[in-house]
Amino acid sequence: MEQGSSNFIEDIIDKDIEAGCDKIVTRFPPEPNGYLHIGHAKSLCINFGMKSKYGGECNLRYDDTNPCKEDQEYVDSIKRDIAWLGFKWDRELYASDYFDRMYECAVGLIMKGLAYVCDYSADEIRATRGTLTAPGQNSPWRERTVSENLRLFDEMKRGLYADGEKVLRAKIDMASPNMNMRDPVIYRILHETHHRTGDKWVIYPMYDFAHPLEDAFEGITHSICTLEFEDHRPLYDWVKTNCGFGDFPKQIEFARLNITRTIMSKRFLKKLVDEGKVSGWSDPRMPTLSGMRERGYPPEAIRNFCAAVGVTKANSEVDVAYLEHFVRDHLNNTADRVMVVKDPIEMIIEDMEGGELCRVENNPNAETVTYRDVILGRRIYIDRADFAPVPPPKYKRLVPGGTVRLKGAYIVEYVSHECDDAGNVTRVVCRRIPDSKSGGANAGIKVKGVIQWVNADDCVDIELHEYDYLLLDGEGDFNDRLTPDSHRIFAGAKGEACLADAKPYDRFQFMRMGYFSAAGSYGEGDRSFNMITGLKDSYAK
RNA sequence: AGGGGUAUCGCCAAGCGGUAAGGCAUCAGACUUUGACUCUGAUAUGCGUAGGUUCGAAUCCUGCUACCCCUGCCA
Repeated sequence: MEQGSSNFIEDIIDKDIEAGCDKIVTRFPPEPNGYLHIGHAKSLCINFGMKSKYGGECNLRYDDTNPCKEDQEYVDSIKRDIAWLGFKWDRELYASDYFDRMYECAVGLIMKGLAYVCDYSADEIRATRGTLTAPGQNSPWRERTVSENLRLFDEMKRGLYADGEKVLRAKIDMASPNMNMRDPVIYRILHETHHRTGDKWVIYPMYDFAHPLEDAFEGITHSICTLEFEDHRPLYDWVKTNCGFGDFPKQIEFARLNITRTIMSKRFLKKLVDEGKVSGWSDPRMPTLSGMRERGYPPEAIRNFCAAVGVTKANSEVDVAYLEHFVRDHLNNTADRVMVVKDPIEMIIEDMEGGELCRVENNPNAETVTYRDVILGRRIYIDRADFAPVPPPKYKRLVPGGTVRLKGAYIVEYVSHECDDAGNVTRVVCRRIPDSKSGGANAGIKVKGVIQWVNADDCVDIELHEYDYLLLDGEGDFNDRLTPDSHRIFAGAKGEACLADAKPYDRFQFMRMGYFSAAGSYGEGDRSFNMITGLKDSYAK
C-alpha cells in the first residue's frame, strides 16, 4: 500500500495519537435507503484507509434511524458492494441496536433539564425557529418540569400519541446563530414498522442525537463525514458531552466527491430506478458501485482513483477522465487481450491452403506472458476501418498497393478488393510475405500498421455492450438533463454483434470506447477494438 | 455585521516564512507485431484580490471578492 504524504485528517489523527489516543477506530455509516455509489467509495477508502494506516478498526454501521426509507435490500447491497471494493469491516452494526441505550440517554438529558417534550406541530416549530438572520422564539413548553417531561416522554414511547403530536427537543439556545442549535428535535413519533425492530418502537431518534451516541457506544475515535455536517459539529459535541462522553469521538469533515457529468444524488438515482429509466440500481450505466461492477470496473481502479483524488475540504469536481485513467492503468497490466472485429469485411489470403497455428500474446504487459493459439485460415475477417481504398492522410493500415501486419501472424500485401453496388468494400484479397511470421526470416520487415483479424471458420459472435454513462448536462428538471446520447442508450441501442478470436465467454464486459483504442486522429470510435476490449469475468459471479 | 466553510496550471493536488512537487488532460518527439503501453521534452515570474509585516510571503496580518453549506418531526 502506498503511503505518501498525509492528508489533513491524518494530521489530526497523528496529533491525537501523540496526545495519547492509542487506538484509532472509524466507521462507515450508510443509511440503508439506496445503493452505494462512487461517492461512497471515497468515504470507504478514507475510513478503511485509517484502519490500515493506523492498525485500528473500522466498523460498518447501518444508520437506520428512519424506518420510512430503509429496506433490507439496501443493507444487502451495501454489504456486497463494500466487500467487492475489497474492504473488510471489523464489526457489522445497526443504529437500531442502540435504540434502548439511546432512549436512556434521552431520559438522562431530561433529568438534567436539557431536553423537553414540545407539543408544537412541525409547522409551528418551523414558524418559531426564526430565520438565518433573526433569532427564534422559545417554545411555551420549554419550561416543563422534569417529572412532567419524563411522564410525557414515556407516554410518547408507549404510543399514546399520534405521529407529529409531540417531539422531544434538546434545550439549547433559540437565539443561536447556528440553526442546528435552536432546540433541535431529537426524538419524533413514527408509527412505522422498522425493517429490524418491527413495531417495538414508535419513537425514533433523529440523526443529530443518534449519530454521536452510536459513535460513542462503539468507541469510535474519529467520526469522518462530509462538509455539510460542519454546522452540526457543535450539536454533535453537545450530545456527546451532555450524555457523559469525553473528547472522543471527534467529528472531522471532508469534501464529498464530485465527478464531471456524473450524478451522485441518491434522489435522482432512485428516480431513475423507480421510473424504469434503467434496469435497476445495478444498471451498467449507473454510477453505483454495483453498476460499475456490472460494467466491468476493476475495484482496484476505483480504490486507486480515490487515493489519487485526495482528501481536502475544498469543493471540487474531478474530471471523469481521471477515473478512466485508473481503469486503463489497471486493465493495462491485468487484462487479457482478445482480437475483435466490430464491423467485419472478408479478407482472402490467396496463397493460404489450410489453417495455420499462430501464437498470440494474451497480455504483453503481464509479469509472465502467456499465449494462446489462434488459427489463421485462407478466409478471415478484418475490420472495415482497417482497409482504406482511399486512405486519409497519415493512415497506417492497409491500402491498395500496401502491406499490413496481421497481429500475431504474417505481413500481407494487397492484391485486390471488391465493392458492392453502393461502393462498400465487401472483400479484400491479399498475399502473404513469406517467412514474415514471428521468428521467420522476414519477420523484421517494418510495416506501418498492425491490424486485428479473426478466422472466418472458427470465430465466435459476441455481444458487445458499449455502455456510456448516464450523461447529464445543464440545469432544470432531471428529465431535461439527459443528453441525446443518453436517450439513444435508453432507446436500447446498446448491443451489437461482433466477432472475436476467443471462445465465447459467459459474459463480456467492455469498457467505454477508447479505453484501449488508439489515441490521435484514428483513435476513438475508429480503432476502438484495437486488441484489448474484453474484460472477462472481471468480478466474481 | 446571521453562522459555518473553501479559494495554488483546463481538472485534482502538494506546500505550513526561504524563493511554486506530482498526477490527469493537452502539445511535440522517440519506440512499438495493439496508432495501446512505455520513454523523452514542453506547459503557473505565478498561488482569488488590494494593501501591510519581513532581508525574504502561496505560506503571517488587515480589508475586500467569489463560490459552497445551514431555516426536515431526512441522513
